[in-house]
Amino acid sequence: MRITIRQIAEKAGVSRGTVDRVLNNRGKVRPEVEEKVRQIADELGYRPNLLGRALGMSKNNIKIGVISQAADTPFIKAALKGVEAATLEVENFGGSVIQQKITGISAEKTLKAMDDMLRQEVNAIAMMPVEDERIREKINLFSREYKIPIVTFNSDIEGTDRICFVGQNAVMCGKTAAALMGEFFRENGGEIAVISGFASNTSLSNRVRGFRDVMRKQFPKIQLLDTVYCEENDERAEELMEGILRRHPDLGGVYMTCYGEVGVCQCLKKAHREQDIVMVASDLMGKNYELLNKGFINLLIGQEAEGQGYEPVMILYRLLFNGEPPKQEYHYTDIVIKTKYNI
Amino acid sequence: MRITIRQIAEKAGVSRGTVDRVLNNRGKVRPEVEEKVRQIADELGYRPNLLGRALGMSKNNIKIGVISQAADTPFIKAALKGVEAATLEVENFGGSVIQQKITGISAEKTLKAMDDMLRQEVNAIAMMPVEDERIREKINLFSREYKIPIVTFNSDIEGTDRICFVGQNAVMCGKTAAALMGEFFRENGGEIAVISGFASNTSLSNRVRGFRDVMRKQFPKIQLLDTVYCEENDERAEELMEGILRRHPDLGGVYMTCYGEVGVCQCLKKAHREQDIVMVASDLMGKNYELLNKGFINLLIGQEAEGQGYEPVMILYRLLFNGEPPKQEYHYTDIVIKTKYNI
DNA sequence: CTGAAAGCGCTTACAG
DNA sequence: CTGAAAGCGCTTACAG
Repeated sequence: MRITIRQIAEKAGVSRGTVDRVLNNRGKVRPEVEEKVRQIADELGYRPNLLGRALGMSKNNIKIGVISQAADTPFIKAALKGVEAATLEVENFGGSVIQQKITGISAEKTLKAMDDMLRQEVNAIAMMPVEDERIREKINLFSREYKIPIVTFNSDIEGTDRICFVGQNAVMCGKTAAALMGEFFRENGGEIAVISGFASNTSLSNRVRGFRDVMRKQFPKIQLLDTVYCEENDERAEELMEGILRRHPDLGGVYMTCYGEVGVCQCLKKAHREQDIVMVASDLMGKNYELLNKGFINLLIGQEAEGQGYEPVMILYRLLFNGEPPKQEYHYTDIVIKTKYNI
Repeated sequence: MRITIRQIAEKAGVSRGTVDRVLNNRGKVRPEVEEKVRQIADELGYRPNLLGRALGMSKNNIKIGVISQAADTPFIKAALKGVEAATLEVENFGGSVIQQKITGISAEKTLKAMDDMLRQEVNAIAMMPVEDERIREKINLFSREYKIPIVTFNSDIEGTDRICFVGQNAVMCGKTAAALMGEFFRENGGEIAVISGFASNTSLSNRVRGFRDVMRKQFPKIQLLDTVYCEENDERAEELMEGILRRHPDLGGVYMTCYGEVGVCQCLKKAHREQDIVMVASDLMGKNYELLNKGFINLLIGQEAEGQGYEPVMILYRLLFNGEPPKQEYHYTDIVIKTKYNI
């Protein structure tokens, strides 16, 4: 059996309340007593029982708010499953989680959601921010004035007091893709197409940047075509791919940073090129697994979506419940590589 | 706030004890009362608070035994870290975990360890079995006679009543390695060496089998050399590699199923071949990360070691604590692919 | 078959 | 500054 505060209290000849005050730095204890209790706790190797603590605190009801953008898109939906998992855990420990799901991307709605969270007296907020000066100011207001700690997830916002960010390292995603694609063509070189979604999307352009960077430095024999943008739309992707094949009949591979892979595969199929063109696609969802299994996609570079929802909530809960600060400011989710054999 | 048994008890006009008896199927409740309580619980959407339950049960002290073989090898050491993590969690819930670490592989020691666990009155055992008829019999004796559920991890043993196995799917490890190595040489083909550890080790030979299988079917241009065995020894691996290079100066790649990569890299370095020979190695530990970063190893196929220790303990705990049976008989750990950019 | 009580390890007002 | 008591949600003997 592990040591309990009761045993420490008996050995120190004080009450359990006093031990609690010492061990949790609540003050109001005579220095000599404090010293003695601490020493006994050390000696006995005391480690608090989280269950007891959680149950004892469960009246307090730590309340965490979650604000998401584009809540109806596949990736965010998957991330929100992680939020649900964290919610169950937090509820078991007597806390609660409330959510505001925003459809599309909207600074106004986000500002409103934050006010709403304040009104509902949350103790902390996990949010997907929007790049907007008012959001920046409100995040700082919340964390400075109201002492509501904020964690950003999926996308980050610079110049704020948010305590940490949970999300992907998009540059490394691109580099990982390049390391593999590069090896495929290291001997003979070849032409590789790069298809992205929107030039304005930071995550996607960071993937492109990482990809180009490694290719240039590590695989000089490979020739990268100019990046084209399919707007995450399959029809557009198919058209773009047709154009590329027409201009570059010897194309060796395609790197897709985003959705649109179905359109690209459609085109490859029509041109009977699905066997010889190597395709590296992104994100582990939608039709991707099927296309991987059928051999259209050779490799998938993805990120663990659930973790992006789970971690922000748990980081805040551990902070509030245990006073445990986030381990690092940038909490990057794992970059996962899938072939059809390790799905 | 979530519904508690107290609220159900009040609404049903019975005591909390009775609600507990109904909801946990402890029997001894009049059918009408049982019916009523169940209905109210459903209606209110009752979900038990695990904290309360754990604290309430913490006198019982669920005790789980863990028996490991080859406990001083790097991979098992890493797996045992997972056991430690699970131990902390189980202890928080009022349970305990005791360990017997066996150095090397020994059926005799394992049998003794099992008897010892029985004497210490464990409620369940997670173990690395040894292929031996006496072990098989004792596992069946424990689970049938003493009702001690057993989970095997890392290696499995056929023909027993162990409730599930946690470990790698070695064949898929090999297939994953082949899918990648194959793409590297798909255009020009090439000669690939296969270096394994011991012919008698099932995991390793399954990796080889999966690798050869995919290569033969999917990449017929590639020529696989005969498998050689380095006995997981760097010096031996270096010698073997020297021999291979002498006989096959055009060698394109090496697949290593086990330790010995340091020896192989040593040889490649001396021969100034580290840049042009593609090396796919196994397991995420030891010097592997360093060799990956330096570019000696191009790709690492690994398995999450901690999970192999963590899961067996937690599966047993969830079984004993919640009556929650294992989700599947074969609980395979993820196969992880690492380049130097997604470490 | 059922209820009342004590207990798990901790926290939290409250009285002094 | 300190202690005694009540409470968190559940389980477990025990008495009837």
